[in-house]
Amino acid sequence: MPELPDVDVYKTYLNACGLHQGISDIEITEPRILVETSSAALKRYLKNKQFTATDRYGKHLFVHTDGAMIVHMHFGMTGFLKYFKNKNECPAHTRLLIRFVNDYHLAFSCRRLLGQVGLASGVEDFIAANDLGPDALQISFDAFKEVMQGSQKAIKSLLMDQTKIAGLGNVYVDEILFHARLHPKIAARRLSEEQLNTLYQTMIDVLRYAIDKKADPERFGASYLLPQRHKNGRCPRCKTALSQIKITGRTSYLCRQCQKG
DNA sequence: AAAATCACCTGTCCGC
DNA sequence: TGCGGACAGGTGATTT
Repeated sequence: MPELPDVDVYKTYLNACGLHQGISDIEITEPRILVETSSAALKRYLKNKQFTATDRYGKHLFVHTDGAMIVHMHFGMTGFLKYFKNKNECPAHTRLLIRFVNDYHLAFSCRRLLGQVGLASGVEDFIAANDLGPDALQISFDAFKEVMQGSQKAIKSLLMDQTKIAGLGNVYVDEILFHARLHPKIAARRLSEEQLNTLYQTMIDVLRYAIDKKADPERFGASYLLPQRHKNGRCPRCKTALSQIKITGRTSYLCRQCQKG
């Protein structure tokens, strides 16, 4: 799940439950999720510290502490956070478990081991080191336009390129292109000024809507594509059976009536 | 320069 | 019913 809206929901969740309380213990059950740190170093650093604030940038979550470093989290395709008291509530595939002084726990669960947790010196440093483009909810129209006009790539591939715009993934790009009525394979550079305007505004509207709905497809209205992302799915607008095509190896859902090439 | 392919992982679902 | 393969809302490296 974890694209920009999902990670934003995790951020709100962590803000509500995990800040300003002492960390008493850290259990790392799967060290393969660690990046730029080790089990021993992460434990040593976090023990007796507190989380103080969070930042989201693209699909990345940064958790500030009352020390010099920040914790970086990336959720891969299956990662999420859960805060709970009793160990029997601990989610499956918990890879890292933080215990607070109030005896509650925060689990980082990630079924496929594609998520990452690490220590970083600062958000800006991390963004630079990983060559992330502007956040999809922060980018200006002018910068967006420049990105789109500077590439021959198919718009879907370009919108998913985290070094150009950070935060969009397979599902939300499909959603955005559906509402903008654009075929995912159109070369980015061929979009008109009007199409760029529509695409930009649609991107922001869809992301905000998704965050408002807690990134939960079951809360999405009937005009959204996401709940139709399955075999037999139909276009919310014209009811045509949705098409599935592969773009950059990812399954893309679109309506061939509404999204013309 | 852009697209395709593979690799990293594991759980689920689909089709013989 | 059972089993193998395809596939899954991500990303990076390598090849075409």
